[in-house]
Amino acid sequence: MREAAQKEAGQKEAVQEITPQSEDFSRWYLDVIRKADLMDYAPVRGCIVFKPDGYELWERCQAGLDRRFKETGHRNAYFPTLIPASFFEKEKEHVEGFNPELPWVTHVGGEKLEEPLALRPTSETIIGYMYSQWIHSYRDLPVLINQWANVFRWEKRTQPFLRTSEFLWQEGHTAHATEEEARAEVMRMLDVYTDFVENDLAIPVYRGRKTPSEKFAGAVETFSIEAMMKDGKAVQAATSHYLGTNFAAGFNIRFLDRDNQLKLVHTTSWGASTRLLGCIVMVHGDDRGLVLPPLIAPTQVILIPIGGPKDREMVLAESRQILAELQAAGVRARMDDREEYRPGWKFNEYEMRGVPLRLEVGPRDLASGHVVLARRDTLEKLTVARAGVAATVTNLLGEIQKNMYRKALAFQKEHSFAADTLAELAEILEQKTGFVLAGWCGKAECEARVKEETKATARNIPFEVPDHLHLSPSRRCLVCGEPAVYSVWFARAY
RNA sequence: CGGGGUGUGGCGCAGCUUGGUAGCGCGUCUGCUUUGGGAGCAGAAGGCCCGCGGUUCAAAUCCGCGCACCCCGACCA
Repeated sequence: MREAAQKEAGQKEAVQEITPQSEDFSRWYLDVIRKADLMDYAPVRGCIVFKPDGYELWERCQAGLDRRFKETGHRNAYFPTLIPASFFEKEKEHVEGFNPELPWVTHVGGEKLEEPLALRPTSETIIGYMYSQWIHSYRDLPVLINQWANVFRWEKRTQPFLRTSEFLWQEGHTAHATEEEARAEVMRMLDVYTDFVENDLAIPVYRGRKTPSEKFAGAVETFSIEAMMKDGKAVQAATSHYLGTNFAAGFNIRFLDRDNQLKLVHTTSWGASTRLLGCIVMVHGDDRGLVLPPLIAPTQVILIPIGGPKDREMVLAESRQILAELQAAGVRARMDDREEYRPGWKFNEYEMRGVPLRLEVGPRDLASGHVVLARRDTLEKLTVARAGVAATVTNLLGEIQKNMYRKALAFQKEHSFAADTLAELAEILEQKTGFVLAGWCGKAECEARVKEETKATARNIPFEVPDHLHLSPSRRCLVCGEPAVYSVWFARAY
C-alpha cells in the first residue's frame, strides 16, 4: 500500500502541509479534510461544521440517493428530533444498544420536564409510534417513507465525518404486510446503496449480512455494504435492516389482513450517513490531497488563465468563452482569474481540493489553437484542440469517473485475502493490511476471540466471494477448527 | 472512559529544563515588478501564550483543577 501511494503521488513531491499517507494515515486524513476546506471543528465535543465544499458533497450524495429512493417508490417525510423516554423501553435490545450514547433534554426554562426527551439516535421508535396510528388495514400497506435528518450519538471517540456526536443521514422506514415483501425491500435498498456508492462515488463495496453481534440493535437481520479505505480499514458505507415484527410488537403496529386476521406489520429500516464523505476522502485521496469523482465534485473543471499583463486581455477573453461553452454543456466549471495567485499556486490548490480536471489557457495555447488539460486522478497533462473542447472535457470526466472506480476496485482486490487460521489472519492484517475472508463456525465466542487477538471485527458474511480467493469447500472455523458454516470478511474498521 | 502526547498571532512551530523585553517560517495588508508547477523586493499590521485558581516582587515558563485535539485501548449503526 505504501509503495502504491507513493507511486500515485507522482514524481514531484506532494504539498508540504499534508502528512504523507505512508507516514501517518490518520493525520493525512485530518490534514486533507481541513486543507481542502471540507470541515472545521465546532465548539462542542465531537461536533463539526460542514463548510460549503463539504456540505456540497453531502448535497450531491443526497441528490443521488434521493433520486433513487423516489424511483423505488419512496417519499420523504420528517419526524421530530425529540423522543419521549418511554419510547426507548418498548424494544429491549434497542434500549440497551443506544442508552450509553443518548443525550437528554430534561429541563425547559429551568423547569424539569415530567418525561425526559432524548435527542434521537435513530427514529425507529417515534416512526413506529406514528405508524401504529396510520396503519389499520392491508390496504394501508406498504408504507414507504424516508427522512433526511440529523441524529445524535455521543460516542466516546469521534472522528470527523466517520463518527461525530451529531451527524447527518437519511433513514428509510417501511412497513409491509408480509416478511417476504419486507425482506425484498431490504435487499432492494441494499442494491440502491450499492448502485449509488459504486457508480456515483466510484467506491467498490462488499455486500453481505452482518453477524448477530454486529447487527443493528433491535433488528432481526442487518445487511451492509463495506468499503475499503487506503489504509486497509473498513467503513460500513450503508446498512439495511429487516426488523421483523420487533418494533411492530413494541409499538402495536397491526393491520387487518385480507383473511380478516389482525397481524403485526413487518418493518425495515435503512440508512447512509455523512460517513460517506470520509469514504470518498480515504478511498480516492492521495498525498496531494483530495481526489473527487466527477459525478459528485462540486467543481468538475477549474479553468486557469495564464499569462502576464501583455497577454492578459486576450487570455481572459478566450477563457471566458471556454467557460461559457463548458457550462452550456452542463459541466460544473469555474474559472480562477485572481491575479494575486500565480498559476503554479493554483495548480497545487485545486489538486488539494480534488477538482477532477484542470484546464489551462495561456498565450501558447492561443497561438496554437490548443488548451492544456490536467487530470487529477492520473496527474497526466494533455494538450487538446481548442475546437470542441466541451465535448473533450465531458468525455474525459466520464473516463476519470470510470478510472477512479477501476483503481479503487484493483486496490480492493489486491488487499483482499483468505486465511485459514487466526495466526494467518493476524499476520495478513499486520503485514499487508486489508480485508481477510475466513471460515467461521457461527459461534459468538470465536468471533469475539478474533477481535481480542487481532482488533479485526466481522464486517459481513458476503453474498458472493471474489473468485481470486478460491475458497475450499471443506473450510473450517479459523478459531475453533470446527467445520465452517459461513465465510466472513474480517477487517479493522472505522 | 483508561494510558500517552499536544495546546504560544490565521496555519505550522521555537521559547518552558534554570521565572524577568514573546520570537521564527508561512499566510495577511500596502506599493512596484511578476505570471505554463506554491514569485521577488521594500514597508506594515496582527498575540487575555487553551481556561480557572495558586506560588512569587514578577508566570508562556513552577503547582493544582478543568477543557479541547491527536495517538493507543475499552465502547460503538
